[in-house]
Amino acid sequence: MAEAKTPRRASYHHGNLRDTLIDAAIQLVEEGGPDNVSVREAAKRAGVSPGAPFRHFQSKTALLTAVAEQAMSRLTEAVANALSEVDSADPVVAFEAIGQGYLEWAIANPTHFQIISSRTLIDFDGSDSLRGQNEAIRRKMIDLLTQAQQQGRLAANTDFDHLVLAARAFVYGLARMAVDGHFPQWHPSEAPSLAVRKALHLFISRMTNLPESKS
Amino acid sequence: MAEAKTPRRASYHHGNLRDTLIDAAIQLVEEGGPDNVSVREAAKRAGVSPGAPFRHFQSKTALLTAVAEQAMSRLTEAVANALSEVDSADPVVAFEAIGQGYLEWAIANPTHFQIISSRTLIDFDGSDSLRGQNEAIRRKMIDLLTQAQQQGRLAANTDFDHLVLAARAFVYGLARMAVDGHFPQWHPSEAPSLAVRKALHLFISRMTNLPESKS
DNA sequence: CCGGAGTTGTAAACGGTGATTACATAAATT
DNA sequence: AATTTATGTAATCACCGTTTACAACTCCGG
Repeated sequence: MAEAKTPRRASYHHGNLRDTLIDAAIQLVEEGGPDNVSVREAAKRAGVSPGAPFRHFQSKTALLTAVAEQAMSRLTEAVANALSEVDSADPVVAFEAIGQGYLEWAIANPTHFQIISSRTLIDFDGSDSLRGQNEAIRRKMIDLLTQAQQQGRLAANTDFDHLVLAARAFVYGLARMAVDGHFPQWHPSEAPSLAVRKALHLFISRMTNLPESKS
Repeated sequence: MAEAKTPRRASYHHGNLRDTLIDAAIQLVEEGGPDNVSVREAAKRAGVSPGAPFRHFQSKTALLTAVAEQAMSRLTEAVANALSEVDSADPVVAFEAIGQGYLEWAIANPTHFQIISSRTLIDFDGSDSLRGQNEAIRRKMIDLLTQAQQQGRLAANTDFDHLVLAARAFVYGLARMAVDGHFPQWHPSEAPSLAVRKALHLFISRMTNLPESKS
């Protein structure tokens, strides 16, 4: 029994340390939130010395940014799924679907959502992936609202840009309330996710008109 | 010149270390956000040894909670001022005023707002002051919406609780967007604070009806 | 197939952090 | 005045992100 401690790798080189570190960081995030992540602990779990991670990530921020990129991909996927599952030509219905998909994912993955939306833990502006995916979701949302406007579903005097801002703020606010723990005790009988769904519906129904009936 | 370094105090005891530490922490928050605060640096600025703060605060969290309590008082004051400056019996107008006061303060004091709304930096639930003031603002808001409802300013089929949730989420979302830096480049010509004001007005005008004309 | 060059790991260290402990001193109380 | 209590210091602990000098492996041109 010369080797009591499990040698996590046979050779001097790890082989796939970068991905292993990201996985370890993800695990740490899920265990105790963003604050629970330390480069040293991630290194330990990867079976590697404390300095090794810095061969693959310039800083802790860079590591967390990689975690954020993965999380953002899952968010994008969740939103795309929500959109594909609602087969309606109605842009307002589609808009509600992506809002709901977004919120559902945020509530189901609060710690990851915290990382994604942080501008101090990660280098958002420095990641083409993050900016791109974020922009893609935002553009999709604007597309749908534009369609709604063209179909006369918005009140005539509605300033479009401020409506977009309002919609973003509303969804973001609900997500952050849930994630930040601002949902103390809602009605005992109603789950927060249901309340969020209803609030979203209320918002959208007040911001839009009923579809024009076809002649 | 036996005393080159300015002795910040004449006696062994500081006299008012607790408040001095809070002030130092506030200064650090304003200089570089919540992450810029360290107990040691606060102690250094108070002219005291690194261990001294722990005679007055059980933990760093406790120190930041004290900072949050002060900040929350200023927020409450700002909201109260906004409310008093609008002398209208219309509950919807009053509601918009407190929303605006809240948002204005958050945008003007982003780092303090970050601390107030965090549940990891501070012990929100453990502070009667924080919970009380938060509850007071929320109750005031609910009061105004209740009045609005009694005056028939809400659509008949509006679920009241979800309207409250929607309003909270909307205002909180705008505040956090600003504070978290999710306001990249708005229209070059329109300041974010103005955009926020307009979005708030849009939200409220869609959620409420025009006042009933008398007779 | 060999030998240098580049890659990726280690070990050790630096300065910083929150927090605790044993001890010293000033203030308050009896 | 004596003693208890409050409040400071000094030293120390464990942890952190990051850097540096060095060692081991991989890979590629001769």
